[in-house]
Amino acid sequence: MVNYEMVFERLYENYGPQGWWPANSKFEISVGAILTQNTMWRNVVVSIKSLENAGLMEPYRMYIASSEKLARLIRPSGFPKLKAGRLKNFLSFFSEFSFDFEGLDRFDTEVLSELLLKVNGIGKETANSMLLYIFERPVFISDAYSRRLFSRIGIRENVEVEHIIKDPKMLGEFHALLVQHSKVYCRSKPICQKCPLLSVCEYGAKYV
DNA sequence: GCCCAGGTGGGTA
DNA sequence: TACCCACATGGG
Repeated sequence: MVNYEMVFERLYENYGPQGWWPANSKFEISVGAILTQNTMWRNVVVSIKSLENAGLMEPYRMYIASSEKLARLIRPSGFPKLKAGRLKNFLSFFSEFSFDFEGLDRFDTEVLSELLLKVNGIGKETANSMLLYIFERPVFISDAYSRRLFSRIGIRENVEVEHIIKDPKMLGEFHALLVQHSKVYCRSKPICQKCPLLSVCEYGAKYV
């Protein structure tokens, strides 16, 4: 029977530690989490550099910057007007906590999650990314990749991943590994003999 | 030219 | 609840 731990181990052995989330600060993680919505990370990096160069990778500076200016700077990562608005929404929320992540850290995970989800433009995946990579809370980031992969390799048990893998460090690696693996294998490709998950497939999945 | 990317929110049935 | 769609740019 395939389980989450087996998948984690196989991926970790194959790809090694991923070192997510790549960022120079907690604030940069939150910005990246919003910018990467439905967007390739490569393009997000360009936007982040632009913000950095413009001196806006700092909460208050970004808070007082115009939406037009933000949109121009983040253009490479797509949906510029939309995401400029979302960044502003987040900053407006963040300002209520004096732009202080420590202040937010006193809330328990459930409450913090609800607070984040109230921000327009922060949905479940973005909120979970922040909870896991900024606040180091034990949450699993479910996304299109993980859902597809788990269903393909036959994990159907209705148990939350974080009930099995409880260490935020490992949950962070797990999500990163799933994304990494998907970049390599999760396309409509014919079966690949080198797929590290081949041996844990429960049934004859053609690819994972 | 076509499809997809580390989603989200709003609308309709 | 379950789909549909807009949002936009860049790369394969």
